[in-house]
Amino acid sequence: MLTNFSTRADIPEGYHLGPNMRRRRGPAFITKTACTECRKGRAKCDGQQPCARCTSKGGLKCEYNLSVHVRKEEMRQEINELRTHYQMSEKIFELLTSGDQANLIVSKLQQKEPLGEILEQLGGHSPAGASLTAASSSRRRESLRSDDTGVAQSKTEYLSPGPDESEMYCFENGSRWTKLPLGDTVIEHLLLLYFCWEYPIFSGISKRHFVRDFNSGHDRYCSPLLVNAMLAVGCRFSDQVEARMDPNDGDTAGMHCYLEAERLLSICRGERSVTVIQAMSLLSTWNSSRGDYKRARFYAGQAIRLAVEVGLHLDGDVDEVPDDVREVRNTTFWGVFMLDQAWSLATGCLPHISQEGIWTKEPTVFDKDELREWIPYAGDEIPHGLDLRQPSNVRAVYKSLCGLSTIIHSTLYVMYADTDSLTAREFLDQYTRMLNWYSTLPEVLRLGENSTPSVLFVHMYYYFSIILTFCPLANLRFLDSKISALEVCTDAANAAVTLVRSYESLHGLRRTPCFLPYIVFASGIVHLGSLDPKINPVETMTQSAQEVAILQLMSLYHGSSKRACRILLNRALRTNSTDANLDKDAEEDTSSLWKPLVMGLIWPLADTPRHGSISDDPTVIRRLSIAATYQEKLKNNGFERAM
DNA sequence: GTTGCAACCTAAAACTACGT
DNA sequence: ACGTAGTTTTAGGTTGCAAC
Repeated sequence: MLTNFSTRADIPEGYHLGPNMRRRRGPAFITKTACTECRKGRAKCDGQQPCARCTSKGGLKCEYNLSVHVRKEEMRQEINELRTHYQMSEKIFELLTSGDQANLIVSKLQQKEPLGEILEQLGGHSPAGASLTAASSSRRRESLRSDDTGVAQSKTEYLSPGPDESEMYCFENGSRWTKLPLGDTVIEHLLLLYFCWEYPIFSGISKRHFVRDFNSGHDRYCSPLLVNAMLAVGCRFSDQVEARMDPNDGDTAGMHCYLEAERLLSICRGERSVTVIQAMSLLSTWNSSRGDYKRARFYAGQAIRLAVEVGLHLDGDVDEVPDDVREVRNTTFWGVFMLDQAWSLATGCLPHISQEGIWTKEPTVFDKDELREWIPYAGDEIPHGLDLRQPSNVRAVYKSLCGLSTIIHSTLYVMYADTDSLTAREFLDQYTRMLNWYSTLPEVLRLGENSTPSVLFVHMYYYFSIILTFCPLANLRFLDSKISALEVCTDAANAAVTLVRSYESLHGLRRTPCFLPYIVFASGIVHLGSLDPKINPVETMTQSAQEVAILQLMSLYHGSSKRACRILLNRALRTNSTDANLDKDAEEDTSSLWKPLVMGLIWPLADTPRHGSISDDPTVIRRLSIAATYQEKLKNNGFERAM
């Protein structure tokens, strides 16, 4: 091998000799990519453009092909694109063979519409995604490998590949994310509960990003703080003893995880990351389930403030932000935005985002989450008799709640920015927007089409927002409209309770979204306030008994429900007995949280209150004085007193 | 100029040491 | 026993020396 080097001294720099005097090349001599001509002649190429060899050969065409590593990367991308395309094709075939909208699909295929768009227009029917087993998933991969047609597919509108379908339901090595002595199985159980029953509502979490980082151990979209907060919420849905801090006390469900999350939050004070914001919204959710609405409101407020400080509300206009990052930031912002509107609505306060606030566009990405099936998960419990598997439609739910929250946002400004200048016209315009929103709900969210907890929640939350919007005006009439605020409230309360009953018959009341007790409570208050017990004692009791019964059932798992139940009973007793033993704490609860209800129904805007004597209440005095002073103004603004 | 094959590169899989 | 991080091995590829 040393034929060209007669002595060791002849060996040029960069070469070294192996143990048996074989020539070895130093790394400096290897050109990373040789040109096509040098490759053809297996000759040394210096990597220049043109290279010395091509020049010396009289100007050969010196070209460089992509290196194998670049080509590998391209191939990986192509595999992912093919995989996505394959799954979508399968879904289309499934829909075609089921006969469901077959003609429509064929006509769209003939028009050469991309598969992704067709599926989106069809409302994101689920592929067999959720029920995919690891084996079938690997079979899919195998069949992809063996399919060597090499047909380049057009790019879909999906973002970069997330976890596989089966992996979206798999949470591995969870114990690395928490110091609590919970096993991986328990952690997975709690996370599955969270994602099944609470996740689509106000969460602000991009599941696929979270799952990917959770399983791979990366801390970009997952963190111990976020996981512990999520576990705390998951515990509210679990009956396992590990879910409780005190195994004998159901009220302590998730308390250990919550305390751990608060400890981690105190350590990372000042950290401004998406996971901190997401964790705060979960801590708010946990507190709302528990009934500590002051803390719930506090964390919701902290989350939206931090989101604005970090600039999550501005990402829609920043082109250089990668799609993945933008998606997570958008989702997070809208999650905390929705949460803030919910609490502002309940408490009758202005939201934390300014009236003309410019914020990021609603997420428009067609995400595979939409296609996944929703399967009721309850751990070891024997599943409900009905087969409730159906498309999750989480993105449709999310987008619809975003839309409704935007309307609520502007409605809150109309109502509370300057109460003196509230006009009937402005108010009814907002109401019209709400009605339009409801009438243009996507097909897949219509009642009867889909009955997942989150879809039912969309409807219930709509009626809740109607109640909370109209309640403050329950004592007024609109001069130029036949609409009665009290009637609208009562109808909305009836509809909300009917929906809760449907929820109960489909899913039971063991696992309900943490905000549900608040909706039931608002309906109960409306029923109590809208009926005069002296005139309709039986009807009053019957109506309110419905809400009390629902709240009692939920009170085993939601502390908020227990409190709400107490307040309703307290008010029901008051309306039916002059010497009822009143619960002062309950009264305080109502007046501090439920300002809109207090303003309109509980303490009516009349000189003599309808329900008992509470004229010494400072709220009433203030309202009465406002009423007297602004009687004329009311008329100018399009209202009149209803009583 | 052609071409066998050693040298080399990179990614992924398998292995190993170590801490809990 | 288990998970993690670092190391080694393996597989699949390219480069380019040197014999022909």
